[in-house]
Amino acid sequence: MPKVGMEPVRRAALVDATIGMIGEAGSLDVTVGQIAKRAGVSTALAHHYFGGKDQIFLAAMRHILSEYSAEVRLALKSTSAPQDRLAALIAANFSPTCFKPTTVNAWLNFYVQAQSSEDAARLLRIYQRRLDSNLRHALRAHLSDPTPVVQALAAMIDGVYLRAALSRSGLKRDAAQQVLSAARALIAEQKQ
Amino acid sequence: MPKVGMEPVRRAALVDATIGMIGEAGSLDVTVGQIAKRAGVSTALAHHYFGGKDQIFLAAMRHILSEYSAEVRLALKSTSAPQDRLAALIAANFSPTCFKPTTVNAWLNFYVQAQSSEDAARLLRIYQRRLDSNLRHALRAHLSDPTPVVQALAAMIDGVYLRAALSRSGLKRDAAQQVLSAARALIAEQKQ
Amino acid sequence: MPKVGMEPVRRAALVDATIGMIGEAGSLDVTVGQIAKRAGVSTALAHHYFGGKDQIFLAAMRHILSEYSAEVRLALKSTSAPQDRLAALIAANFSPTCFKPTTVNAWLNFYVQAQSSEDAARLLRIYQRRLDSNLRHALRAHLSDPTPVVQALAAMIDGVYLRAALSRSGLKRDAAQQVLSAARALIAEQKQ
Amino acid sequence: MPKVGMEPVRRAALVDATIGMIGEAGSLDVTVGQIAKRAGVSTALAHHYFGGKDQIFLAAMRHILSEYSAEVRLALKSTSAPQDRLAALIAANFSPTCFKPTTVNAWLNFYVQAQSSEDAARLLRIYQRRLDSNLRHALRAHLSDPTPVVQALAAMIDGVYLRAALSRSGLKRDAAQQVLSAARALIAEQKQ
DNA sequence: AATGAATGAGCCTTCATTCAT
DNA sequence: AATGAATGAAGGCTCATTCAT
Repeated sequence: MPKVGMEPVRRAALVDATIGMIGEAGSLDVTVGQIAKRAGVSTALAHHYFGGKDQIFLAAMRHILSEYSAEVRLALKSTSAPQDRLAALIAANFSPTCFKPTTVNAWLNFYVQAQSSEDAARLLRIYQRRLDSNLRHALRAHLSDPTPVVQALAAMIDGVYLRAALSRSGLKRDAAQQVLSAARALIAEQKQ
Repeated sequence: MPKVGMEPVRRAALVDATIGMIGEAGSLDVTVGQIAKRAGVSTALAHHYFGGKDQIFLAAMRHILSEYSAEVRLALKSTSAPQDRLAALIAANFSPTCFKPTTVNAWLNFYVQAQSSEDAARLLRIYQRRLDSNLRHALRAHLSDPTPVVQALAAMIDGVYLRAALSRSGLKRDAAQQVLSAARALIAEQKQ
Repeated sequence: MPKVGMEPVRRAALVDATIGMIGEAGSLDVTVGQIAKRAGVSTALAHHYFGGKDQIFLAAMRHILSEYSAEVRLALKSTSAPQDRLAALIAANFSPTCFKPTTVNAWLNFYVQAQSSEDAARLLRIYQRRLDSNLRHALRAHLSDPTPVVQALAAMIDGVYLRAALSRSGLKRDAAQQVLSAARALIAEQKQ
Repeated sequence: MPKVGMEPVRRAALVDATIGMIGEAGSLDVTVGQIAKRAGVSTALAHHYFGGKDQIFLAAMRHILSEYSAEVRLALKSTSAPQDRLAALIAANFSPTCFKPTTVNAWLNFYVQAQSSEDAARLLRIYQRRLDSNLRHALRAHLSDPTPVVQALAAMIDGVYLRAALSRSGLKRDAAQQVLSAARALIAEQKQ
């Protein structure tokens, strides 16, 4: 018995199911059928709402990205002192929300999808630019020319994610600390 | 026109074709048929020599890994002064051989495969451990407790790879320089 | 032009097609494609409803077995006098329904499949036990210890089927008569 | 290092391997590769000597048939009294040589193959005619018109084989006894 | 709003068979 | 005498996608 106003509910359920499924499977080799079943709907409905498999994936990516953005925005907003921004930013990047194994896993898979899907690549570039710009902004409080440190830190953050995806177990809670102290070292050196 | 002693030739051709194909496609969604055609043989032969698709992929991974190892070993062997080791190691990690777009791409895909294949995960862990141990060894010339720097650098190297895979264009020739100067900063800071 | 409630229709069509196909081909070397085409559906649908080739075969076996059972049950039910039961049972075993060349052929092939499929073997054992028990029951009207006659008759019935499968032509209409008179001879001898 | 005069050796090895393989697998779904490996030769050689898979099967059938014939001939030759012939014939049919599980199994499979291969059917008909004729000959010592008994006994013998193939376990040593006493009953009845 | 029904296309894999050596 | 090399053809199975209801 279909009810009205179900569309947003179904969409959300499907996006959640997609991320969860990718996380569990560890790859994008996930069928629309699996996703639909996990969301409790038929495959036909999944197609009806999203148009196709690729678009389901994109919607999932957008969801992850927007969650990430919200987390970062929140962290920066609640930070008054400019010199605390860097710590807050790094902490946000490793917040439990973003660092869930299943999410990290999906993230990694989207990196792969970006190799063959321009849409996916665009989304990832948005994320990267945003991270760079956030880092740059946070580093301005410490350095006049933050560029090299920005690049080093951005790479490090992504690298930690990558390693986290592989060593399913750890997900080291102290990842943020490590990156932060590396950041401080880079800043100190650059200052001289 | 069958000739004897073709097995190693075919195996190599198939491994090459696999890496190339994955690199071009940007994903593991590559069919045995495509690989075989690129190698100039039938799909049946590919199965005959490797036993199945997964094993073809594993063989390709092993090949990349062994090429990488050779590159690093060579770099370290031809370095006499201990304090030069770090620079040599980093340079080797970004040598053209390892940093070929197609190779980086395949590499990234293997990270994904490692999520669902224990064999692939094992190979990647070997690589990671080797990188860590090489870094540790190279850093001993500069630091008494290299652990935190090792982890930061390893993450950075992987992160640079990740970003390189995404921005197909650049593959920045100066990646090695960037990592090296970050390494120096971390060492300097740690020394104090 | 999909309609709802087609599942039982398709299942039946596929089972029929399977039996017919096996009968015509004379072996289990029948492809799902052939079966599906004969049933007027796609191979995908066949897999969708049955799960796989083996299960299609099993369903066909079950169908044959249940048709056989129905035939026998009907024959026994419409027989009032206990001493007529044997004749009715033997007649049912050679009724046109059970003795269709194509059915006999499929039957024989299932015997072969039973060598390698425990599921098939189980079904055949059910049939054998049922035949034995029916014979035993029918013979009680004539003998106090029917066991040896049961075994002889069961073997004979199966043997006649086997020969019928080979000599495609005959299928001797008088098979029932022959078995029945042999049965009488065995009974007479046993009585003494 | 090829040696001369190997042909008969290889042929025999291949025929043996075929029968054994069919017996173990319980079906004709046996690959030339399996047979060849079991015989210790290459698949190419199997084709070289026999021309193709079907002919390998036929050769195996012929081998079984000739073993069976030899067994029967021997049994009859060493029987002087005409009235003992029937017992000897039945005993021969259930001799260990013919009643090996693996042989019975292969036999059953050949019945199936006969449905689609005229060559196989011809061989089986030869066996059947020979069995009929042997029975008829043996029964002449007891009956003037042996036809109905011949048919009943032939069916019974085949039926016992069939059941033996199914119940891998027993292969009842007393099968011969059962058939023999049934035969006596049929003879006695017919005489009256 | 939602789904059961259905399929075409494609992939992995197997195998009998051939051929040059 | 014997085999390694190689393949074409085919089969089982999966899956994204469509359509009528």
